[in-house]
This record gives sequence, C-alpha cells and structure tokens, in this order.
Amino acid sequence: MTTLNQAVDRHLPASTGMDFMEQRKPTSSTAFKVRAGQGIYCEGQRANVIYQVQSGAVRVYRLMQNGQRHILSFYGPEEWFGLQDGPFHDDFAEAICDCQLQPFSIGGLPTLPVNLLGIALTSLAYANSRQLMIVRQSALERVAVFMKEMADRHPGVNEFELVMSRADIADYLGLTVESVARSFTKLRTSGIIRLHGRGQRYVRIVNADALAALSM
Amino acid sequence: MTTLNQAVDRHLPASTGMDFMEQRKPTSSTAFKVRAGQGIYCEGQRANVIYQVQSGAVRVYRLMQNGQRHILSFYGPEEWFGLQDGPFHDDFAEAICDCQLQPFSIGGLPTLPVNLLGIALTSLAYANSRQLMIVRQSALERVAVFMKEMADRHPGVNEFELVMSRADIADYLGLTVESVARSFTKLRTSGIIRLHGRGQRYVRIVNADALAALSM
DNA sequence: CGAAAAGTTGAAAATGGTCAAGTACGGTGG
DNA sequence: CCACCGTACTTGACCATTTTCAACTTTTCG
Repeated sequence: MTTLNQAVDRHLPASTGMDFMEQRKPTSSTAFKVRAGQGIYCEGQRANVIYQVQSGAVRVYRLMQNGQRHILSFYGPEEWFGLQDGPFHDDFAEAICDCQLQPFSIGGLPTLPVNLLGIALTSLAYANSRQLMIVRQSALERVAVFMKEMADRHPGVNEFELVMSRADIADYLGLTVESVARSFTKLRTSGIIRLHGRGQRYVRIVNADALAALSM
Repeated sequence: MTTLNQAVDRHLPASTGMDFMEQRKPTSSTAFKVRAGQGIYCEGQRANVIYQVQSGAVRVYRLMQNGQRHILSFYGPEEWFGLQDGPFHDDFAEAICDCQLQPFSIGGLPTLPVNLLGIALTSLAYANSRQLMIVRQSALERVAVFMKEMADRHPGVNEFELVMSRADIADYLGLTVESVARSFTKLRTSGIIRLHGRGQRYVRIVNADALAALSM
C-alpha cells in the first residue's frame, strides 16, 4: 500500500510517524484512548472491527492517486465508523483530538450488540446527501452547511470550538484552504458568525436563521 | 411531497404523467416489466421493496429544493436498487429504457433470499468513490470515468450504445449538458473515442489505454 | 525570542456555467 | 415522398466562480 507513506508524509506531524495502531484482539471489547493526530486504521488494513466514538472526534479520509486527501466524514460521540465493504479498509481513520473509542469485532459472531445494516444505511444516506451538497452548492453554501453541521452538534449553545483545521475543512468540502478562509470571512463580515480564540477556531453563531437559509 | 410534481414536470415526457407504479404486494415476488421513461418509485413512497434489474437500465436520482436533478446512480442487469435508510424513499427511480425488474419485499421476513448488508455496503463504497470522483476530477476526467464505467459494462466489445441522454450524463456527473458535449468532443478529437448513430449515442472505444489514463 | 505552522488576503489564471445560435435526426402530416 | 417541427446535441462567446501563486499576519511551541 504505497499510499500510506504519502498519507503520513503529507498529513501527519513528522514526529507522529507511522503509528497506526496494531490490530486489536477481536474479542476484547474494551474501550481505549487515542491521542490527537494518531492513526486508528489505515488503507489496506484488515477491516474486522468497527468503532464507536465515546469522546473526541475522528476524521475518515481516502487518498487519491495524486496524493490529494478527501475527508469522507467527521465522527463525534455516539457515532460509528470503520464498517467496510470488503475485507480490507480502503480509507484511513485518525483522531482529530484525544479520543475514547469503543471497538466491536464483526468477525464471525452471529449476533452483534449493534445493527450493522442500520449503520451501513445511515452512512449510505449521509454519503448520498453529501454528494448532492458538494457537487451542487457553491463554496459559501458548503461552508455554511459545514458550520450548521457543527452547530447542530452543540445543541443549546451558540458558541463552540472547531476541533479541525481549515485544511481539514477544505478537504472535507472539496475546496482549498483559501476558499474556506474567504467563505469564513464572508460569513463573518455579513454578521452571521463571529470568530475568535486560538487560530480563529472558536465560532459564535450570531444569525442562525441566515446560516440555515444559506445551507439549504 | 411537492417535489414529485416538479420531477414529473421537468423530466418526464408530458404524455407519461404521474405514472409511478402503485405498490406491489410484498409477497408476490414475480418479475415485471417497466416501459422506457416510466417511474418505478418516487420520493415519499414507502420503501419496503428492493429491486434487481434483470434487463434494461434504471436511473435513481434526488431532486434539490431548486428543482435541480442529481442522478445518484445508473443500474444495469444484476444490480440492486431501492434499499433505503428510513421507511420512505428519499429519491426517485425510473426506467431509462424498457426494463425487466425483480422485486423483493424486505418487510418483516426474518430471512431474505438476498444479503441486504452486502448490498448496502456495496452501495456505500460506490457512493464514497463517486464522491471523490465528482468533487476532485475535472469535467473531462469525469466524462472519461463515466465512459469507462459504461465500457466496463460491455466486456469483450469495444462498441456500445449509451442508453442515457447527455442530460442524464450531465446530472450524473454534476456538469451541464454543454460541458458534457465539449468533453465528448475532446475525447473524439483526441482519438480516444468515436461517436455515431442516433443522437451520437453509439460509442466506439478507440484508445482504451488513454481513456483509462484519463479516468484514474 | 525565533521558527514553523495556521490562517488570511490580493491579483492573475483556469475552469466550467450561461446564453445564444446552429446542426442533425426522427416522427408527423400533407 | 417530402416538408415541417420538436428534441437532442454541439459549438462559440462571454461571464462567474474557484484555484493558484504569492505575500503577509497571527498563533503556537521549542
């Protein structure tokens, strides 16, 4: 799997290196911690375990031949990831920040404590919706959709921290970091959001209605 | 479901009208025919039946708020469609040409003659691959990918008919008909394909290697 | 404090969309 | 059989959006 090295070279801190976790024992279903930036699984690894996020956030991405990274999804608490079509992963999963994960072996057991079909269908519906959004919406609209997704993960509060970098957001929305920054600026100067804090990663939703209107 | 009327207005021949099929009886698993252009199911309909194409071709699409149509997938012989996350369809299925379809009820039965999880995971993997392709590739590359997909459905021959219109292809690739036509022209003038027949829908792959190189 | 990383901004270039015109084809009716 | 019409497809010119490239600011971290 030559793409693994590209992935590490391009996207992981040099110090992190190839620290993708070795395979967990299928029958040991104890939760475990992953540090920020650490790999959870990588392309080509055997896919006989799925994960539920207990705390933290995870990015799942694929690498294209030219080395470009495309983030398929971010996962937060309660959400499942790692379910695969074939016996091997065709994507990468990494912790965005410190995470607690619950693994579930899907090898052979006739009855699982989770509904795999439900997870697969939820993922499928999400992937199809995302396809529409990414292909048909403008840069500003995509960023608005992203912002609304993030806001919806923090119900009851109108201010939160983005755990991911602008580069992550760009690779998630199919844009460049520059376009993401420009869209952030537009949202800010039009009074829809306010940005502050470390690396402008703290967001306050000022005009939720205008945001919703943009992200439709 | 107001979008149904939009769909019919925009995309079906006027004579066809609202001819989406009434629900089949779950237990009757007899194959049936659908005429070209006819609807198979529509958004909002109950989703308790999945279909396997026996002959012909089907398009499955969603409609956006603004009325734009996005084709999620084309389905040919042997392929399954109609499996849904919730109890209701969020998309439309129509016959592109005359079709023979095999329905399978998925209501309640503990054991089905088909592997739903497998179908869901295959669809998911396909949707994710398509996301990368559509978001990251240029117009020409997308058309090349499409052409290769179509060519791969006709193994052993290097000439075949496109059953779908340029508009279908555009809505599938996230382009306009004009961009599709221009990309077809580029492929033709660079000696990769040749076009002829009714509405330039017959394709001969002249340089399969060049096509594969473009579509990677 | 200084270097590296992350984020923002501006100007030029490329890509695809829009609008408009023109061509080819198939079906209908005289 | 041919003229006509509508649809599908193609092509050209122009325009809008996003990318690219470059510079600059801010933040983070040793």
